[in-house]
Amino acid sequence: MTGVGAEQEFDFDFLFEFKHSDEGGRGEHYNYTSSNVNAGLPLNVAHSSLSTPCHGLQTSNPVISVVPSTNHPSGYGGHMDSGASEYYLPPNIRPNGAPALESPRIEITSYMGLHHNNNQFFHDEVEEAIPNAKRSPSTATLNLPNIEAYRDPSCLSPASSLSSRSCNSEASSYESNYSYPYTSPQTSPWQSPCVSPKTTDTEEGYQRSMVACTLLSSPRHSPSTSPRTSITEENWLGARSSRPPSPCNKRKYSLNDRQTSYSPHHSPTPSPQNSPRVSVTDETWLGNTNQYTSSAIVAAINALTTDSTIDMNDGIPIKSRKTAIDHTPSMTLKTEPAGEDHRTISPTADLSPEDFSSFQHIRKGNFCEQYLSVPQHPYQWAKPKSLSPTSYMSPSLPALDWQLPSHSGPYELRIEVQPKSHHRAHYETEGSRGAVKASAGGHPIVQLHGYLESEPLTLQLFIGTADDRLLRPHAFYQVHRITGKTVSTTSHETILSNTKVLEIPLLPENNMRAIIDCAGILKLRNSDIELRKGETDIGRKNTRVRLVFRVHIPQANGRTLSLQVASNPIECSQRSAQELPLVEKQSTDSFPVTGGKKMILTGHNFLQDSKVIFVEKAPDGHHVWEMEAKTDKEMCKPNSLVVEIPPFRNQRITSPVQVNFYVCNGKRKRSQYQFFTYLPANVPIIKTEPTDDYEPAQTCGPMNQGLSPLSKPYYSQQIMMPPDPGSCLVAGFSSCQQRNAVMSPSPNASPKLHDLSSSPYKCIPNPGHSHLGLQQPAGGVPTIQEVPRSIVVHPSSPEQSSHIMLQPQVSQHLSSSCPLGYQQTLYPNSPSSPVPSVTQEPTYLQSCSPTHSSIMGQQQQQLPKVHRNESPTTQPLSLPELHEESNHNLAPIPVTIKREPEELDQMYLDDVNEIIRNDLSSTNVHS
DNA sequence: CCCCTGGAAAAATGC
DNA sequence: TAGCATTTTTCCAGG
Repeated sequence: MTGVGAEQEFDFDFLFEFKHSDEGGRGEHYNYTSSNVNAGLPLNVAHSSLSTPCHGLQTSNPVISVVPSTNHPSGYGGHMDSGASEYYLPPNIRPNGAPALESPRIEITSYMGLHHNNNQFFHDEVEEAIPNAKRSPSTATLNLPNIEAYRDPSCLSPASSLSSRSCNSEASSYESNYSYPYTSPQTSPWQSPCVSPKTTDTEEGYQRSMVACTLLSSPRHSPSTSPRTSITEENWLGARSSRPPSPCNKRKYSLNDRQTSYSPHHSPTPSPQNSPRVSVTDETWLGNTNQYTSSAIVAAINALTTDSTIDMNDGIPIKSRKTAIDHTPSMTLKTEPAGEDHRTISPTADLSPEDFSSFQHIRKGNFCEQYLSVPQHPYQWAKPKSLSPTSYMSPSLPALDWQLPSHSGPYELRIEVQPKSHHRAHYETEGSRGAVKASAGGHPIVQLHGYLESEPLTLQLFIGTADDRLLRPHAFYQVHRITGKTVSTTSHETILSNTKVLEIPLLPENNMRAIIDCAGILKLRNSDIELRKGETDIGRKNTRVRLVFRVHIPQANGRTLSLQVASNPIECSQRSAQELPLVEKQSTDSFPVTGGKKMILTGHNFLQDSKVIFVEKAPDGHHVWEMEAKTDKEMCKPNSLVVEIPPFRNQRITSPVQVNFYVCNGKRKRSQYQFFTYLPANVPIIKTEPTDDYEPAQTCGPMNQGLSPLSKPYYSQQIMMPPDPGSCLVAGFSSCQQRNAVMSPSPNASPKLHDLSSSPYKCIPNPGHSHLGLQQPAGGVPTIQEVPRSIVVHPSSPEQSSHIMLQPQVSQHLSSSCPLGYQQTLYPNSPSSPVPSVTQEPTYLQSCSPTHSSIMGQQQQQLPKVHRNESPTTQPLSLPELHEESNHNLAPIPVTIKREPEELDQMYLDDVNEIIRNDLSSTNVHS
């Protein structure tokens, strides 16, 4: 509760919280959100299922994507210029802005079902029939919902700051909507970040948001209380058993279990339930397009919304969740900030399903989210009201899942002091475990360089993923605001698209430097998040996060330049932190193929028995070469390990070859993959990057940042490579992707993260790119930065519109980062891109298919997969190249492109491949 | 009294 | 399906 201020009540629309007290006194809360308002939105439930099916479909269906968008950044996009929105509006989208829900997935039902239980609206019929507990939705899935399995994270958890509870942020696009209210305007860097809508836009956005807020505010209050409770409790109670089951992806459990109770825990902290990810997810699952689309859509919606909140309803997805806790005993619905309606208010209480529905609609309508299916809860979180002048969110900022560069022009956002590699996150049921600390003591420090204005800015902080996929808000973790005597930095929480965002002032008098001693990390229960409608990521073993910092710098031209930088990965699980070896640093990033040099690894949990395995992976992820390096056991210390670089299998390489290595303490105790580059025997060191594709990864360096910060080494390597735009371009992309793959901790290797959600290397090559553009850019290529509002916005916009939009986006992002290359390359791949390249389609498909979880990620993954697939079919390009080079060192093949992902999940791969094949067959033809 | 933590037991899941 | 191994989540207790 610390920080928060009040969590306030913000109940967001969907949430319904219940609380009942346990003996213990703790009240348990259940929050239900229905986020979804619309039946239309099927989101997720389907996801899982979708993915598969989708694939095939995907391509074709843009629609789907549209829907999803919810998450997205709609905010940004949304706000963005209205104009933009126009552009983007996907066909699907309804006039209102609401997406056309076409989404194929029926799954929706499930949600509905869920909702029902919850009260939700959806199916009246159903609900009626069913009391609460169980209704089974038509679909199996349906059941779940009720259960609440989902709890919304949004719930507030008392614990942390209010904000936390509020969680529902919508990080992505949406957020803006909500958040705005809080923030103070002036400062606002927000204005329009990337997107930056013009002032006007912004303003609009603002207004909207404001409006919404107002609306919301009122509504919330009341309604909830009573009704909900009853409902909720009953329902839930019945079902639940002790814990909510966690579904890993929706696990097998049927709803029942889940429903069970999720949690009564009162978790103090609010969880952002809404899965931060949601955004991602939603989007994601839609497919690539979605992503864009979603954002775009969102944006559009937002625009629309402003005016017409109501309309939205249609589109809005429905989903209910229960949140667990809210502090308040009363169960209120939480409305979104935006305006929920009065109606909304009441709903809580009783809940006739219908009512709920209406509520939802209403509420949803306001926000973009509505559109998004996923979003559901968005509002749950209470919004903090913080006031910090500094922050006020502007409507148009880029969605949290967009990739942004860390530097642009004279500006550079840099993490001067990295956080410790381990930080045990706290559950809602626990008290805070304090702020994230720096490894050397103290706290992380972030500074914006190159900013000479006198106007303070706002630094945003949210918890992002640390897997190989594109950086995006982490669905299972939320930033937790820490306040107290020991905290010197003021902060304010807001929720964007289900993602809690901490806003910290960056003051000129402090040299635009901020000590991050106010940020803790909240862990949301896997079961709660996985049940979310659009969530595709799996929580199990997905315990690494990164602190993601963003700053939005107003430009003279009215635009806003948005920069983003992500910290090194932070292991958040107690067990993992205690047992898994972790490499924080390596004394050498590259060495001639002859090997023999001693390399010192610094990190944690090294044992005398620790083994260091060097691995060369083929694009498809399989290991081409594995070699156990010799370690000096006598020199081994818990925090350092000395290994002798083994000779590379091919002593004749002509260009650098990037490989990976990891530390293994036993069967399932492996570190993330680290990167290492073998240099041609005679070559001095240097990295330039020659090889193109092959090494692309390296080249991409910059890109990576965003992606996998983890391996510093990598970075360094990468860094080595000049980020030439040009060079980066294609190669970069691909490389990046590859890298990602590579860098990524290895899915395989470190199964944990990877396995689960992360997908292996999903680098989404091209298609992804577009996405990437969004996301990737983040790390990588700073260049761009500016996200011109319009442009940026667009990106977010739904994919569908996608192509067009994407390109722009891509171009910018990418371009900025790697201008040429990307564009060219990307385009091809990217859905948007005209290029027929196989990839593209696949991309779409992929995106759709896989889990939404992280759409991006998926996409990425998919892409890679695709590539692979493609490669087989289409070409030898990457594969050959890779093989050759890697294997033989032979001259690299000229081609480029595709790089892949190494390790995709095979599952995915298979699926993807099939899809791709199908597509390819067609695509190939084109090409 | 509250916040942080470190440890662990208990509960879930995965194999 | 039973049983064991892993992970996750909830509890406890001390500073």
